[in-house]
Amino acid sequence: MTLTNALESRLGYQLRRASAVMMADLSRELADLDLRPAEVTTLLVIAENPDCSQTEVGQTLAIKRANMVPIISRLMERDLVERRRLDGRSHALSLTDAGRTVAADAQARIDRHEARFLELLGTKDVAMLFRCLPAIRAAREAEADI
Amino acid sequence: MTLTNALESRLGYQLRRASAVMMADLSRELADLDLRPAEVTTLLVIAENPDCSQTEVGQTLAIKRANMVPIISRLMERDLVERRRLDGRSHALSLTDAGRTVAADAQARIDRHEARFLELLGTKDVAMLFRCLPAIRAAREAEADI
DNA sequence: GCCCATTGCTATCCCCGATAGCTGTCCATA
DNA sequence: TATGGACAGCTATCGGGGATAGCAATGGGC
Repeated sequence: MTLTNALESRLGYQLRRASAVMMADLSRELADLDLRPAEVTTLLVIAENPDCSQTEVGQTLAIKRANMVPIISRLMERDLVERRRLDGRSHALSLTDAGRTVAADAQARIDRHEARFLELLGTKDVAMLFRCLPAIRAAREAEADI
Repeated sequence: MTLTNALESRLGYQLRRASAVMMADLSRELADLDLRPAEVTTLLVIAENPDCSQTEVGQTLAIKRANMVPIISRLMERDLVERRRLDGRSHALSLTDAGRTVAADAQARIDRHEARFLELLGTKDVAMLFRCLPAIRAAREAEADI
């Protein structure tokens, strides 16, 4: 690591590296739930929004419709999520009792995970991050559809 | 997008989403170079550090030795990078003339890409990001080896 | 009633990263 | 000086996440 690296002064690079570190930590924290991060976030969104549809979850989490399919399938196989036909096209998603239990567990794990990182930062910095990061995200609203 | 999403108040989630947006933008900007982001960053690190080794680049960019191999191979196939045997184990990497040209082009593209996002943020916010993001990254130094 | 948008889905691709384990080389030291 | 361990590069393979193209069935507006 004796090399110079001008990328260190690039926002995109820093975001990517920092995000990768947190993702790796999250994965470790979630490891023995046997759920991927994307499955957990899906579970939590459904927990918050009973009777939502698959595409709504996808829009919320920026996951394409096509990529939602295996996520929901796996959550249903595991009996964490169930769905009820709404009309010929859409389903209303909700958690099973087991799903609620796992969701609560996952929440606790995410809390611990987040706490580990938040304690490194001042409250002012944290506030700034929660202002800046969504601003960065919003930059793309004008172009992409997701 | 009418759903509530408690993940919005999670640092890891915000980092991931913001990073994804910037990566997508970068990919578009680099598209007609026909180089993946990982290849471009490798190219730039070699440009800055002539005669560095493959594992050094990997350590700098947090890319495992095994995953550096196809990156370097492709850069050499494209005649952007050349290497000279140092001893029986290691090579000294450097850019070809073509590599220098492409690296300069890539730099310009990254500059434009970065500028698009930096202009959304105040200089104070940017300074804070360049303080906080490395701090988040450093949180893992005690555990992982990379 | 018809056309178009929407929902869920299949199939397939790409990028990035991780792991395990191999070969050949070097270097320290016993 | 012989040897064991560290190191560089490499192979093979897996996993996670995301993208695209296109299909079938359905719903709703005109």
